[in-house]
Amino acid sequence: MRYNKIPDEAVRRLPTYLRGLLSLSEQERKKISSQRLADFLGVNHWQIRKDLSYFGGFGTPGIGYDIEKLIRQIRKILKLNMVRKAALVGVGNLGSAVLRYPGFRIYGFEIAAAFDNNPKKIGRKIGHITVAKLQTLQKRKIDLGIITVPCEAAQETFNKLITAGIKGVLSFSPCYKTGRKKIKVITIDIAMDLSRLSYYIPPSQFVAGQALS
Amino acid sequence: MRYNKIPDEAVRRLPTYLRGLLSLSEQERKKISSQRLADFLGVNHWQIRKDLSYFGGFGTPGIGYDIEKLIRQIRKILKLNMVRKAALVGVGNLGSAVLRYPGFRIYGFEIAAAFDNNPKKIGRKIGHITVAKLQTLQKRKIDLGIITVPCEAAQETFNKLITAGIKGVLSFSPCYKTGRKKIKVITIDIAMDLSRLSYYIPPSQFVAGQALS
DNA sequence: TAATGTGAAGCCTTTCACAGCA
DNA sequence: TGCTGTGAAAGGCTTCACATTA
Repeated sequence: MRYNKIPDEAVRRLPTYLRGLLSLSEQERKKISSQRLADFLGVNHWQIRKDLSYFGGFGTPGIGYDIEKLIRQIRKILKLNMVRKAALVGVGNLGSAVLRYPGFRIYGFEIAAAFDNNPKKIGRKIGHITVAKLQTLQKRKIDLGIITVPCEAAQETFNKLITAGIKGVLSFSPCYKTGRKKIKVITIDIAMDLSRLSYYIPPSQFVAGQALS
Repeated sequence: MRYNKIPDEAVRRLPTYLRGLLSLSEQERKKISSQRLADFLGVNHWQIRKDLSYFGGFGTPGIGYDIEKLIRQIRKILKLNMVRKAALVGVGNLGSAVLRYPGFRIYGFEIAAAFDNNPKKIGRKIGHITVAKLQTLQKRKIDLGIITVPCEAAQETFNKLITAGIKGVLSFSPCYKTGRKKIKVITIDIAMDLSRLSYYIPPSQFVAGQALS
């Protein structure tokens, strides 16, 4: 099992486990069973054990998992056992909000640079980061890119990031980009997720005259 | 097939198809084949046909799909064929950015109200929306909620939205919430997605002394 | 001819049940 | 006894090939 292909879905769930463990480690706990972690997170206990087993067993039968040790193991699997630097491109409303987002911290991310095309924004400080020109990215040793530019600028930004040696991109722009095969891209599309939500929720009332078609 | 269970994954892809079709409809096109739509979006043509077939066939063999008609069909499936109102709670950096986010428009969403606990923020205008107290939500006819409050406030906000009659929630707060079974919840967790990205990207260099464990 | 719609095959993921270990 | 790790079953999704239709 250990050497078989690892499901993407298992990888997707690891950060959730990590968050739960970090939260539990603050509560002066040492050991935890898959059952109790599962209850804490609202997932299934066998799912947790199965997911962890893809990467090798980290627990002790009859006892459970050592929280601190498991945190280290998951960090290592996710390659978060070192500071990982990311560059953000597009310092608009969303970009500024992401720059100030406190959630990256616990995973060991550092947004190390921010870029924008607008000359007015160059030099502005957001949090402790100074906005610079995208051209200066190449000199920095940064693996990950975060794209928060408008749709029209997405393809160009994407190309520039690839040229600058970025290996993976988290994009908030829903627009399709060619050249995706070269690097890993994860897209967050807020409007699309809201549309998906709409599917599952029958509208409470149908307002006459508001139908769009 | 038409009456079988519809995969969540197919629902997830519909908004993508809708976006592509909207984009193509601006280019004075009338018909399109699944092959060409697939190429445009960077997906497989049989996937598009299969997904659409779960909801009934909308195309014409030998011809393809009528773009305008298919747009209407998908809107109807996603229950976006009317104005859908959403309320946003938590007007911080992220909340403000989401309020100003232009992407909801094309899907027919309207962020109809914004709420915050902070008295200083009440009455402030963001875009054309005035921030109000969450207590006033109950009087409005709104189905969907968007949660952009900090982790600590997530559970309380969630409870209040359920009490106010909200049927579905898009949450940017990664924190676990009890009571999820009552309503549909979709979570966007930026840091978690970045962690997932990290897994797929070997760091370009290991900086000595920066390892966290 | 050109394209859709779909049964069936194949693949991946989740769930289950339990052997095995502390 | 209590809990992990995992083979096997069940379930769900994707891919394929092709019958069918305009």
